[in-house]
Amino acid sequence: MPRPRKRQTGTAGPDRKKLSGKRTKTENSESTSVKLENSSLEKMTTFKNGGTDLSNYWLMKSEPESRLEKGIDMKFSIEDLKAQPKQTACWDGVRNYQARNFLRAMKLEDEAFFYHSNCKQPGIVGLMKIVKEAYPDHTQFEKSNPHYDPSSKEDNPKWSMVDVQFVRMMKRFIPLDELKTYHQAHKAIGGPLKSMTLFTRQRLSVQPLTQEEFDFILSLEETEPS
DNA sequence: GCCAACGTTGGC
DNA sequence: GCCAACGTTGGC
Repeated sequence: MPRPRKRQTGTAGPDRKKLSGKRTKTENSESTSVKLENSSLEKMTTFKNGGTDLSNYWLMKSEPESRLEKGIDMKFSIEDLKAQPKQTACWDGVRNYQARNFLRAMKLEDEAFFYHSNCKQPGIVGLMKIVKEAYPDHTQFEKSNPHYDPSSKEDNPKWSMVDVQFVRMMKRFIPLDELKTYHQAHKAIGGPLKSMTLFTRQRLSVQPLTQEEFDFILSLEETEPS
C-alpha cells in the first residue's frame, strides 16, 4: 500500500514497442547491465568475506520536492518514508536496467543511504534498510501510472522493486558538494571515495557502495560540515 | 530554467 | 550495427 514514487528514470520503458517479435535491444540492454552489475558485485565481494553473509550497501535517490509527471506528484522525501505505516515503503518506478539489476541484487537487511535529488540541497539525508527483496513493481501494469510499461507482461514482469524501511536520519545532512570535494581529493590521493558511483555514473538512481565508501560516509557524520 | 551527461530509439 | 535525434536526470 505505501506506494511512493521515486522518479527513477525514463518514463519510456526501454523497449515498450517491440518485444512481441524481436527483443534484441532489450537483451542487449539487459546483458550489458548484468555485466555491470556483476563486475560491481565482484568488486564489492572482493572486499568482503567472499561468500555467505555478505551485506551490501546502496545509495538510492528520490526527489523530496513536488514535481508533477502526468499529473502525479513524484515527491518522496525521507520524511515521507518516515510517515508510512511501519516507516516502510516499496521503491517503485525504477525503469533503468542497471538500476533494476541492483534492486534485484539487494538482500534483506542491506543498508542504503537515502539521497535527495533534483532539489535545492541534494545530498544524503538518512539510512534505510531492505526489508523485502525484489518482487514485481506493480506500477508497470497500471495504465495511469507515469511509469506504466505496456511492453511488460504480467507473466514476465520486466521491472522490480524492493521494500525499504526507515532506519534513522543522518546525524547531519551530507551534501553532494561535500561528497564531491572528497571524491576529487580522493581521486588524487587514492582515498575511499575515489571511484564513488554517484560521480562515475551520474544518472544512476540505485547504486552500490563499497564497504569503504559506506564507512567513510558514515564517518563524515562526526566531522564538521565543510 | 538551463543544459551537460548519457541512455534509448529507430532509420539506414 | 552505426549513429543522429531524442528524452530524461539532476545539478546548478
